[in-house]
Amino acid sequence: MREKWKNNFSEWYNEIIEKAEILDIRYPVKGLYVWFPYGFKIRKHVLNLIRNILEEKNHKEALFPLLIPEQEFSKEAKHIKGFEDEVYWVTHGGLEPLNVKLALRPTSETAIYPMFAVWIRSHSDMPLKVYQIVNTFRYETKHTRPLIRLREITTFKEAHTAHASYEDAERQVTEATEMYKKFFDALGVPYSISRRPDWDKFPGAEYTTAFDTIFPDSRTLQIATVHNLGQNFAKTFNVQFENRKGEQEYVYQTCYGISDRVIASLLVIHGDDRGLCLMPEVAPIQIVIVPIWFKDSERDVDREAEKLKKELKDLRVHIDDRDVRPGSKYYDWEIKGVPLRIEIGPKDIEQEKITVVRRDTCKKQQISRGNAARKVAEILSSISEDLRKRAWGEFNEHVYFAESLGEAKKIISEKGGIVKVWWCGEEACAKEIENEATADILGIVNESSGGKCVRCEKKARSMLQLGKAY
RNA sequence: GGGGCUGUAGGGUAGCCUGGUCUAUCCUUCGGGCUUUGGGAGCCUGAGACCCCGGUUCAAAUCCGGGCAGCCCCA
Repeated sequence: MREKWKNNFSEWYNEIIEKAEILDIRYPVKGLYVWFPYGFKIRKHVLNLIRNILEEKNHKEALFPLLIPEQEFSKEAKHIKGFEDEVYWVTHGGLEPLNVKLALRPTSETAIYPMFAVWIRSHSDMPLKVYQIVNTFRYETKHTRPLIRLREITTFKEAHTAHASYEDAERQVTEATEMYKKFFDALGVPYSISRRPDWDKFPGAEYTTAFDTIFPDSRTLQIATVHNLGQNFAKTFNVQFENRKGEQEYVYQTCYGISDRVIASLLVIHGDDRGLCLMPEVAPIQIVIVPIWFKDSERDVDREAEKLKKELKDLRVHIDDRDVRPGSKYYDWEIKGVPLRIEIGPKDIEQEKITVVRRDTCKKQQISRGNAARKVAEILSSISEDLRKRAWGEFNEHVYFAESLGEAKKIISEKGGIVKVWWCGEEACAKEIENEATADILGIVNESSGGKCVRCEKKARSMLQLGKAY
């Protein structure tokens, strides 16, 4: 059931992205893809989910321009340094060279914060919490991949906040982390949270926290980041406020974002050899009804299907009335991951039942027609729950602890996943560990009961999480 | 960053090495028709392709150069 999904993941992924009509990968520019309507619907439901979570915590949606003038973009030295290799520049208007080059945002700090400087006057303007859902551009030179490594990120959900104190910004980081947990939990996507090492944090940030998940090929994928920006950007963009004492002070900022990768992860995590298995929460079609026609009973079957659809009006139901054989429809909807299929044929009608097939287990059962609506809703929620449970189970099986560097290396090469090792806190040791284990450092987690650094054997202060990252 | 490989209908391919009956193969897909429908039915009929630019040649899908796009391996 999950042989190809696991053992031939790359092939599975490319095939499913296209066959399930998520993205059309034939667009003739490297790293840019087209959203099919079906995939776009999934995207829409995911966006609704994150919108609701953000709005619940008083974030206001706004929209900032795609183009950023070079002066603004270049103000923050570390920031520009972090992105200089991967920025697209608009250099001409028609045939005229532009006086000021315009960057296609690789991220929006430098578009947003000059406006924050205008908007914020006093402590009563804060906390200021805005977000936007936009496309961003990065000139990726190597291996682009649909939804995973893109030149145009089409769905960057970025939030930016400003606060009157460092403590308040810290609280915001916690709130952001909690919101993202809730979001990924709703999607049944498991994650591990850790702090990025200092030398590898978001350019311009005080520190960065990252969410990582594990793919079927045992590689890890970073799916969200939360940054505490301190006053770094505030100083650069002169974002000041009058504090309670009547003095001018720089604001304290945070920002956090989730890219298209969340879609990739939710498609991948729950998939199997037959295709997708969508969480009912985000499935464009939650239930597909396949009428089973025989010569004399077509009318009855169609009438019954329509009637059932009306009863299920709170759910997203589709009747597949195409003139092809039922088996062929089953395959189609399994690839597309519709969580529940209902078959209605003459036998069902005769017995006052319907036949239902769960996508996650592919088990077929008959339920009574009478309380179908209630029963179907129950099955859908148990699908959500089971998918979530299975995903976390698999995730936890791929998180390891290694006593030594050698062991870490062995696990990374043989099993993949996430490997935790004790670490003294020295950058030199971390780099060496990364090299030796042939893995990437995903982040640092604090653990109280200290062991010894796997490299220098000094007392460890925390643990490194290692993995082969996408 | 370094190296290797590939590009033929919507998808997958044969042909390329050895240029010419290529009017380009087969499977799938798609349209029309008949028939059928509880796990990808069948038959008839039709549609659809040599990545782009340049070069060599009497002649290029085939050989050469460049561009674009994709895949794989190593760091």
